[in-house]
Amino acid sequence: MSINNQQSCYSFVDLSPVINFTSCLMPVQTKITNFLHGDNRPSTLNQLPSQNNIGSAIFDKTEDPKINFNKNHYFAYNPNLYIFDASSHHNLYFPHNNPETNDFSQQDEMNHINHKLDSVSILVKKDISHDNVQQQEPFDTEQEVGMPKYSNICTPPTHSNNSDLFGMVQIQPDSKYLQTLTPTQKNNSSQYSPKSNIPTPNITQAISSASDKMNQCAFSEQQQFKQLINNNNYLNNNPIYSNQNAFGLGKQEYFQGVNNPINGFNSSLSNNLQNISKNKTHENIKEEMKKRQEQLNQGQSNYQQNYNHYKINAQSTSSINSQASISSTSSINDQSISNQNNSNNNVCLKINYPLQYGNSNQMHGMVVNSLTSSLLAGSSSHSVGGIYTANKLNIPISMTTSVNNTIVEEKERDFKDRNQQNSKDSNSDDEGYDNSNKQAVNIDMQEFARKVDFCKCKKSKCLKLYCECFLRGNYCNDQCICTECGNNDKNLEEREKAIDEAKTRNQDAFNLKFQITSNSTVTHKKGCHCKRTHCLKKYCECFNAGLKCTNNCKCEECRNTQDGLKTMGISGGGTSGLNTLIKVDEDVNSSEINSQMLQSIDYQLQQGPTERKISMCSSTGTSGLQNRKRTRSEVLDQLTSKNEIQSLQQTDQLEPEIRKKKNSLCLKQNPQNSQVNSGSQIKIKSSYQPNQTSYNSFEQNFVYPTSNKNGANFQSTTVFHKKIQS
DNA sequence: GAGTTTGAAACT
DNA sequence: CAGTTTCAAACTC
Repeated sequence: MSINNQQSCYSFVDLSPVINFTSCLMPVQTKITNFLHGDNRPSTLNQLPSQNNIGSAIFDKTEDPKINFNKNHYFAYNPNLYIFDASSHHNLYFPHNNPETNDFSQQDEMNHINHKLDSVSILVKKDISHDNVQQQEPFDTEQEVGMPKYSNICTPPTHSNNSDLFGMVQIQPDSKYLQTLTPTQKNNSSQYSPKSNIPTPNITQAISSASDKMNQCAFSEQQQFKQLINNNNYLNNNPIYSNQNAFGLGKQEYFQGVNNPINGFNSSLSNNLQNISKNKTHENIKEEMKKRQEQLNQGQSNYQQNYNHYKINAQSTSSINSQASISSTSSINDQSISNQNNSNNNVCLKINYPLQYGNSNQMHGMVVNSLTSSLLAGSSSHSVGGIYTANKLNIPISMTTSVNNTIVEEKERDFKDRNQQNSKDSNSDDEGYDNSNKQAVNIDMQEFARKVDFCKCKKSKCLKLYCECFLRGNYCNDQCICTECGNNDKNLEEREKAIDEAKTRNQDAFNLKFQITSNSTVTHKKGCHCKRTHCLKKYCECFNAGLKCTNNCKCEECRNTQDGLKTMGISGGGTSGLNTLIKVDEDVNSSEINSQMLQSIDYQLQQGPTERKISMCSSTGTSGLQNRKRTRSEVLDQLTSKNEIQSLQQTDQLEPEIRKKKNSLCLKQNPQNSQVNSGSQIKIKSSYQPNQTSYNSFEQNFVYPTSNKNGANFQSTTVFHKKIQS
């Protein structure tokens, strides 16, 4: 039972402008970025890539030793990614270079990447669409053993009514551009030749084309899904779904072997739980758990024997952890690389790269304003594009999660020297961003803060700081309806005097009241003194600026604090993106988070001064810790006292207690998820205009193996939903 | 649109 | 520095 994949929509797109966001290519990306924009940029590189001109970037390893990756600089194996040399059509990276063995060794990769790289291009495939009906997707031929092609293991979006899913573009190799290599060819990258001429990339056209095709086939595929489900009781037979929860437990248990179909479903966790619940004594519980553990071990053993070719580069699913982030962050630990040499069939490469991109205050997904927000150099993190925050200062609350002092200084200098920094902002696509090789964001705080249009002063003659025009250093203008205005060029003497007086009273009278702290957050310098409004009205200068009150404030009964808020952001693995403040209460669930996230995203999108055409989600990485629900066994383990369990049993409270604790979230280590997820993907939505679109659902998680042969990478994907507004 | 509330700025 | 007044915006009706 398989779906005809021939309907999949491929199109070829040059995504090199956004390779900066491809977390899958972390080291390569960094190399490229540094190469193109770094201090050691070779003189031969006379033209930087741009939205319309990527191919001209000369990228020749022979002239830049930095591009010679040493053995510790592998880039991640990624079956979805396909890089080729656009000028010579030499394929540089063959995810499936040998279909017979699926062998893709590190050396292969090295050979490829060391090959002359004139430009980087990526093939994208538009993913299938989904409607808002809970749907399950089929096994394909190879997945009849139980590996789903796709599995949605997350709660369905809460705002899915009347929405249609963004078509997602998934980077995948197109087989027609791939070739099977002979051993000779493998050993000599210069002999590579393309199967066919690769068309000139045109991202707009390609995405548009992919979108059209996608729409054409989506309905058909969905019909097939539904039919499949109806005919085959798909849900019940899918080991993934049998124990699914929103945190990937099903997946986890499956790969522990518990639900491995090799062992039969009798060993499934659910059955074990049923057995456990029927046996009320502590001893029986222990015994059952021991049995279960044995089964699990056996299943795991069987699994390893029979599925050795699967490298479970499982990615932790998007989750909400204690820091209220929606996403796992990329992190590489020792476990991540422990298996890298275990199998030739698995290319679980070590990524020797500082994947310390933050502190989990990230979530999947990123909104970029344009593909041209590309290739900003960043030493420790990816640059981000299209950051539009909800605070009125329009300052990215947290540009990256690994901002260092240098960057902060850059930002501060930016707004201090606002008049000296504006040349590159004329390009609307790059508005607000320094396009130089500095990472600093060229957010002109002062300029923005001076944006008020007019005043209505009656008694101050507009020569007191009461007048916002005056306060912001502006003359009053045509729109002002002030009385006896002295704040104009016909009253310079008195105005200067007023300015001096104001400065005498307060040296910083005309300076921006806000600052960027070392946390890369924006705060009010002096703080507010609100008494009655809990700092939740615009009377409060902090609140009015969209900022939280701080210790600098002397307000009373303040509710505008960080306590009730946690920073959340958008990221793919390693990427940093839109960070915003989301109110997070205790025991908040993902739906609520999503809802608030959505609102914020929606708002921020609306605030965006430019028309963004592309939304992009990237995901990768895995983390040792993730938040999931406790298992029953874990709950029982916590009830260590036999008396305690018996006591609960006698009052019929055991089951409720277990249910209660089982449903509570906790950080749990999922060992399988600790491996490096080397694969990744970029999801690119075809063009949209945020002015006409609001997002009524933000996050949905799909986890699916991106390769059904080897190096099966499980990916979680953030999916945007949009609501078409008529 | 009129009246009230608010907290920063101005003043004492 | 502390208390009071002024002020224009925020807010309410």
